[in-house]
Amino acid sequence: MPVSKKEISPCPIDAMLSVIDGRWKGTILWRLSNGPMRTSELRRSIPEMTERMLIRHLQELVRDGILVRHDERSVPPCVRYSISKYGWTLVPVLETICAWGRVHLKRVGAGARG
Amino acid sequence: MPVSKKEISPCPIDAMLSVIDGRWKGTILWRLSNGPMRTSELRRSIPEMTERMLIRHLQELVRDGILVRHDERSVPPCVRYSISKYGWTLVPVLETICAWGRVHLKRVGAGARG
DNA sequence: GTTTGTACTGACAAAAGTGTCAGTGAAGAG
DNA sequence: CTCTTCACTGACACTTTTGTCAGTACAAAC
Repeated sequence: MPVSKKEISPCPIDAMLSVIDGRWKGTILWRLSNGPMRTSELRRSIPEMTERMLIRHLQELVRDGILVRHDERSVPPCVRYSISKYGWTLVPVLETICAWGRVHLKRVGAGARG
Repeated sequence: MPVSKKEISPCPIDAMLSVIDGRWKGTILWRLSNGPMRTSELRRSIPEMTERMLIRHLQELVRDGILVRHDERSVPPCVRYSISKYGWTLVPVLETICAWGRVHLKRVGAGARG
């Protein structure tokens, strides 16, 4: 029976990964950890990412309670995203992940094994 | 330019996630953290997973230096997998991820938001 | 009055990941 | 002689994720 990882899995690791997994989510969170940003600012700060993907990931992160969307309800629209209180609990985890990733990149670069 | 996440990304978060990302890798690592196991033991311990996926994930984990493959070169074959010295550096990271995941599951279960 | 910028949506195509199925070779059980 | 076990491989279908493209409303700039 094919089971999508995105379904609510009872495995805590899967649950966590389903929140940050997505081609650009790590990067988005990284940018926002320096403070709130507008949609277009975020987009310009990650040029390789398309607007479509940005918005899809933002919506998922909002749905998961990690980000908050502030809409000024003005014309032209002005929307700002920031990390929620709950989202901040995720940041130290990302830092742990990042620290290991840095070591791994060095290792891969050095061509080590074992 | 479509860029696969599996390519060597200079982002440490992506680098780390590319190692543990895969439908069953977390579970496999979890099982092996209790000690080495044979291929068929692993397979039986995770019944929802197919043999094909097990082997594909094992090979990736070996390639990334996380697991070690011990082949008894006997007939019938007997292959054991264990977490490498390097792989053990990953385990505390997985524990951090797991801890957050547990909190998240509770939160999702409770239907909280914000 | 055409263009630019804002924050989106919908339809669709391409790519990546996962699952299904059949088959390998040699030994042991029945 | 057939069936099972072991650890795998290859071909292929299906699902999910990512990317592309066009289009929305409205205002200010030119």
